[in-house]
Amino acid sequence: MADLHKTRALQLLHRIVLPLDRALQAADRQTGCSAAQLQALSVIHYLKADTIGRLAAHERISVPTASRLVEGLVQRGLARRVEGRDRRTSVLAVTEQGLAAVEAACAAREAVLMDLFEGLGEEEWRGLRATAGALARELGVGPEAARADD
Amino acid sequence: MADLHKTRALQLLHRIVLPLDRALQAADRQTGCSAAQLQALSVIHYLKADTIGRLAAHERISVPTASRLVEGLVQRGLARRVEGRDRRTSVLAVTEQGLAAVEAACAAREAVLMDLFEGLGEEEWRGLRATAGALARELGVGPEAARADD
DNA sequence: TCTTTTCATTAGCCATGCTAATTGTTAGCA
DNA sequence: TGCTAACAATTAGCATGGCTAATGAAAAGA
Repeated sequence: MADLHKTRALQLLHRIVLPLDRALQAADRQTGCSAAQLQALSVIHYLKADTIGRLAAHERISVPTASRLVEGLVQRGLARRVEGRDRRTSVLAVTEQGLAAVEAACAAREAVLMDLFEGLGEEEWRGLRATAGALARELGVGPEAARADD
Repeated sequence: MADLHKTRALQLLHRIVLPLDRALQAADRQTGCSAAQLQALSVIHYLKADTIGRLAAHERISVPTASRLVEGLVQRGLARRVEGRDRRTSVLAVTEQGLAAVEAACAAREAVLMDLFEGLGEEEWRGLRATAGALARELGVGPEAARADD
């Protein structure tokens, strides 16, 4: 496919991200679990990215950002630090409450999107699913990436 | 299409937004024009959302947030306030420099995505384009929404 | 043992969401 | 005319989440 066609697709895509993010933020405000926290919990739990460093690497964020993120999760009781052999690091684990928060946050986020995309047609829903799957794969995102990752 | 299929699509989609946003933020840091600013400039210019209130309404953000966003644009010389009849409002306009910034920011953002999605196949690129178009339409996003909007 | 490397935290910057309260202007009506 | 109500925007203040630079503390290696 010509690069021009790809560029056209990306022109559309990059403008979509901000409004989607804003809409999802609204959902997150209801559940009290932000996108970054939700994603961190998922990655810690499903992908066993159980140290600050691994979390930062997988999420492609800086170590200090990951550190602060986890600090927030621990304070909210969504994650806890387990001591390991190396006392420079602490192994992370998601709590029961954390798992419940992930469930709730995902449901709320999906509900917001469902409302937002009422106008999509049958064919477009199928396309969305296929495309979302492809992008998730490229980005290494989601619980199902557990097997394909690392 | 069954709701379950839609839910599956949305499960994938909502997890994609954060990593995409982070990747685009990196591009924005290079150009010095953030996603919110870029979008605001586009909307002011192409959609004639030329007051704080209209900008906030179209972007679905609060009026104070829009106000501060525009303040930043003006300070950077990307937009300016033109006095109108009603002295409670000022009409907004994008400067030459602002238009150039939009161009540069879009190019940088598209380049980042192009790298990110190297692994997509032909068919997936076609799907992405169609899907992105549909979502952009639903979200009322992009210059081409000018005719379909308001 | 002493130095270097590694992992994480702290401090501090900036942007962008929000709500509540304030300011300033216009419009409406007695 | 002049008071009041409605409206548009700003200011103030809170929270989150990116970043870099500097610091601490533990492990590894010479």
